Amino acid sequence: MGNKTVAVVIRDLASKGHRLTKTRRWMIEVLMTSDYPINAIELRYLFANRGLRVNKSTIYRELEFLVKQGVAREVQIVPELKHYESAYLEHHHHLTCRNCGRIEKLVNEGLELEMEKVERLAKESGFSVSEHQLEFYGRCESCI
Amino acid sequence: MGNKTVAVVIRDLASKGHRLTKTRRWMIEVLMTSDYPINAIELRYLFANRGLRVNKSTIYRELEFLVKQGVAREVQIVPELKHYESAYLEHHHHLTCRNCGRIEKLVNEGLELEMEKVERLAKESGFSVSEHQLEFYGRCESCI
DNA sequence: ATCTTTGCAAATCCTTTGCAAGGTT
DNA sequence: AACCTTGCAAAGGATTTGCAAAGAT
Repeated sequence: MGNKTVAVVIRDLASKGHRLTKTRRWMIEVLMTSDYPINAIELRYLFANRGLRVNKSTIYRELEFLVKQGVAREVQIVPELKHYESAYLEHHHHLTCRNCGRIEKLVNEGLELEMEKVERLAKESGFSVSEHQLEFYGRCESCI
Repeated sequence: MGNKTVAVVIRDLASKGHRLTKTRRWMIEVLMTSDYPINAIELRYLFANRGLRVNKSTIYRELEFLVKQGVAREVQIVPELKHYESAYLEHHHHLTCRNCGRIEKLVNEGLELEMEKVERLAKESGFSVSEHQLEFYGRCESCI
């Protein structure tokens, strides 16, 4: 889940002068404890299932806020909509099942080393890489 | 530009019974000769600048058609809209400038080898990877 | 002549925005 | 009380769809 707890993140936001609303706490909690990236629509369902009514504008605005605060991070899994995950997770990638949509986390050190190598090479040719986005797609165990 | 010429692709489509319209030829030509991935909106501008009036529905439908025919491929560069490139290009990735939007091609063999290694590993744990999507972001030479 | 492709207009879907009301400090 | 956040409704922007007209073989 990363190196910061929900409580600490909330306290840090408060100390920066941000208001701690129910929705803000919920969103931080869900994002930081989820095992996979979530999108705005899933978030609304999650909240609704818990009996929490949150307007969609609020969801989108809060996601934007959390990204700006360095709490959440945007992940491009599918082109149709944006997914978000905790920004405190160790660097990783995902395996997304094209059949059922399940998203698994993938951590691989060799890949990271190779990526850094490529980024150094890019730098030498004049391009300064700030981040990368790598996603794998295919079929998960349950979908053969 | 890949291992097939525009003429051959067009001939192959014809031999499969598909009609060869002016728009279809243009789109294939543009996609196959472009140095970087293009999106539907840029395509319309490109056509308009050449004095070619093409309806947006046609652009979207034709892109879908070309992907289905294995001529074009979808690339997720930014979450806002879809980019497309020739499907006949050698396997590669992109460096996208966050400042000016310029997209450069990046070919790196070491990276591919590492990627294959990861995909074999995934397979062992039950996930069968069919493709991956890797994009680098940062600042290009002209944008410091 | 037949069957595919196009244009047009309207519809969809995710996301954003303006503004007044409500909540937090 | 000050001002950040929310809800609501409407707007935006990319993409899709139904249908009749136009075009390719």
